[in-house]
Amino acid sequence: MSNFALSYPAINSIRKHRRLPSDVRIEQILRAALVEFSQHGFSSARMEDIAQRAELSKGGLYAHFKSKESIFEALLLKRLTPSFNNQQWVLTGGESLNEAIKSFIDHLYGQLSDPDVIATLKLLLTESRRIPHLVDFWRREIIDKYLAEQQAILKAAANNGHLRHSAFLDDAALLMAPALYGAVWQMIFDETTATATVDSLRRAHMRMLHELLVP
Amino acid sequence: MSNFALSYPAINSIRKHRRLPSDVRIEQILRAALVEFSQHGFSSARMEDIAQRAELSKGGLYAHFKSKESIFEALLLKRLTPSFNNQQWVLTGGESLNEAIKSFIDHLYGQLSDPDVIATLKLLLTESRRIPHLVDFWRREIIDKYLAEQQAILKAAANNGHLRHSAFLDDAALLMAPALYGAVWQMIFDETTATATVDSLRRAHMRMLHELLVP
Amino acid sequence: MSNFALSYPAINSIRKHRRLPSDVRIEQILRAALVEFSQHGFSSARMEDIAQRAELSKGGLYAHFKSKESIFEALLLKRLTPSFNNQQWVLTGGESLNEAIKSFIDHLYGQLSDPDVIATLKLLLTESRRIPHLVDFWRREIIDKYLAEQQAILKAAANNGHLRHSAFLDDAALLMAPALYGAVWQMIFDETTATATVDSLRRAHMRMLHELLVP
Amino acid sequence: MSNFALSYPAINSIRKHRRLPSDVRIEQILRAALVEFSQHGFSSARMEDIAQRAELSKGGLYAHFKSKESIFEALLLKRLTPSFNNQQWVLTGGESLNEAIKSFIDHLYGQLSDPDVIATLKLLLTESRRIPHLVDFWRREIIDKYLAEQQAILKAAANNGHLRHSAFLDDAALLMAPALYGAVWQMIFDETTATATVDSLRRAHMRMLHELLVP
DNA sequence: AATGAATGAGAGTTCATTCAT
DNA sequence: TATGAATGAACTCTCATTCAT
Repeated sequence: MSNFALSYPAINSIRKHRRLPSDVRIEQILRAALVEFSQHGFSSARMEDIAQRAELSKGGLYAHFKSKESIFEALLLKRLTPSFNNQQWVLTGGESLNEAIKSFIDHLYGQLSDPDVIATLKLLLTESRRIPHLVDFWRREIIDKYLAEQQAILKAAANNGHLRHSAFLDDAALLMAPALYGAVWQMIFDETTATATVDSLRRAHMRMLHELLVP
Repeated sequence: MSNFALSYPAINSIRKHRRLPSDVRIEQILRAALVEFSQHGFSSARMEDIAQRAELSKGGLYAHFKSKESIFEALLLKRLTPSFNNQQWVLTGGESLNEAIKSFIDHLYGQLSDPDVIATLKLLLTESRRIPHLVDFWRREIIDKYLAEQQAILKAAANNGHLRHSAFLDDAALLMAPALYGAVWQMIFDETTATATVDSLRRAHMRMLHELLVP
Repeated sequence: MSNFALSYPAINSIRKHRRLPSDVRIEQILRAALVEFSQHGFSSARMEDIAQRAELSKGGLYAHFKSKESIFEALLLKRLTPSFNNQQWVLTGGESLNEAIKSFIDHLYGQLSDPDVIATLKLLLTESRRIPHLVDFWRREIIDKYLAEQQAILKAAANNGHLRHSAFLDDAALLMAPALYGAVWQMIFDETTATATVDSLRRAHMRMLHELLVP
Repeated sequence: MSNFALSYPAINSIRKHRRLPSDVRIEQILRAALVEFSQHGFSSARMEDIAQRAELSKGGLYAHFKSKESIFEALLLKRLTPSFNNQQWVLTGGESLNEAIKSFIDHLYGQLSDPDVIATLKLLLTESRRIPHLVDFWRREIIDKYLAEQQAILKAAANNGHLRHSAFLDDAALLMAPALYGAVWQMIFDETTATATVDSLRRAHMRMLHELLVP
């Protein structure tokens, strides 16, 4: 079981008390929590399982979080706050529209293929009632601002004649709707099925943007 | 709750043994279950609450279903099987494209405003792991067939010159993606917020279809 | 199941209300109860199963017995009262000791091979606490009297020189102890195992009686 | 119930979390389980009562056993495995037959007066269906071996002329049958009644062994 | 900071019994 | 009499949380 032969200070291998820096533990716990919560939902997820996945004992969780609920909040706070604004789709004068569309699609579907993003989105759907303040914050500060920004960029570009005055200018959500469709598919279906759907969608999505955006 | 105004013999309201035909009770139970399951998720939903909502004792549920799980399955079996194919969007030669688009959008967003549809969809997202056989059936027999049918209709119409050869011909899911976006919004946000988003989306969605479909 | 094919009015086969004379029903129920009780014990036996075995509905039982307990009592009352005294081992002057011993053993082990007797005995062991009055009655009126009678017969025969003054004269229970041993084996072990033990026991038992009884 | 007189530090009696080493608790639980199971049978015994008797909360049981069934199995495994072979009746050349018989009877009826042995035996009768593997093991490894050993000893002694070639040589079970009869009586009847029967039986039993064994 | 035995408040389920039909 | 839907109490088991170590 333990490999005494290899590790010199053999005592270390035995002790169960593995004391870690708090922030490292918290990171471990939240990672574990994301998996368990998104796999089973908030109330079906068991502290026992989260603990095990974080390589900790059940009681040990309570040294870092005061309750299951507080783990959940910390998790969504972390994952909802700094995500989408990493890099956005910006039309600069220099690059061609084709390249811009491609980079947008790449970015969008790149997010989609990140299991953590899907998992977070699923939690949001399932458990949004549990964290209304966070959901509200997320919508106002992240989503709405992102969409408004997108819309402004699109309108400016359209006014400059770089792209057509299309329906996308009315509601930038249209731009991303197919990608969300793909995300939903990934939540519901197994990987093979979902991947096929997403691939087809991605190609059609790109073609649609071309049709609607080229001036 | 009890409607004294309608039912004359008030004595009925008092007696505890309210015996109902099995199929009526089953209907009641499933109606109650849809509300409770979609509101709290499978495992947080309590048999006690389902029973109360179905005006029954907790134990009484077990005269009709052998377990919580079996209620869940019966519910999704019922709601997944005969739903979407009620009436679909068909382009007949006679009607104009404008009217066809309008009727499609009306139908799509009409479904969206039905809380039962949203509730079912939410359950599907949340708990699909619980009923893989049903989910599989639903995708193959309902969704895929519907999409294929749509695509065939669109292609025929395009070949006849009634509409443009657009990206929609590549993947009919594009047609409905914005509506699903709206559905997801309804699952996450409160009614006021969601309604505003959906309304905006609906108008932009219709305009988008026009732009992409008129020949 | 029912053999209506033979009786003319075929409509009878359909109706569920099969009204039977009360005593026949009671007989059916007690027969079913003996099986279920001795197989699962009093509290694990289910009214549902007793009813089914008696070809009756659960509620129907209550037309004949007011409770589970009362079925149990009726069952043991019936089976404890008139049983053992059917025919006993009596040494008449005419028959030889060998024949008497053989007939005794045959009778004893004949009872043992009756599953109903084993079942009743098992119930007695398991659930005697539930029916102290019956158990008491059974011991005083059936068992003690039978043993006393046996002892009297043995003593008389010994005094007449027909058999030896053995330990059996001190306690007639010794006579039957090996058979009870066999009965216990039948309660605990499967049929094959028990039968082998009982057969061996029976032969040794008979030989023992010869050794101890022949003058 | 609580023994203030004996345990000095009364504070111990108050605190709720009385943490014990796992093996001690398991011992306590099994002791409690034997009482409850043999008193009420497996299915009538309540986890609540077992817990209370083991001075533990209901849920606490599940830290040590995963189910009621597993407590039952552990109990019978423990009680069936190492019991009978403590000390057996061995005829050595040195001691007289009278002394050997006396020590055998003492040992046999000594076991009989141990309530735990009676309780286990009762459980075996009542619930043997629940643990066929254990019952099978017990018969093959404990009972059959013990009987075979007894028989071998008897035969050797008979060949040496130390005792008579009696029916006991055919089946050593005959030796113990009256004691089992006594055990059965203790299961069925109240203590006073049973004790009287057992005492009588014991004397007759000893006399019977003398009659059959002295060469 | 960490463990895991222990608690206690439910949860789902079973089932003897009742009662409208 | 008979049925089976319905009740309600009791049961086993689960699990977030606490606490002695």
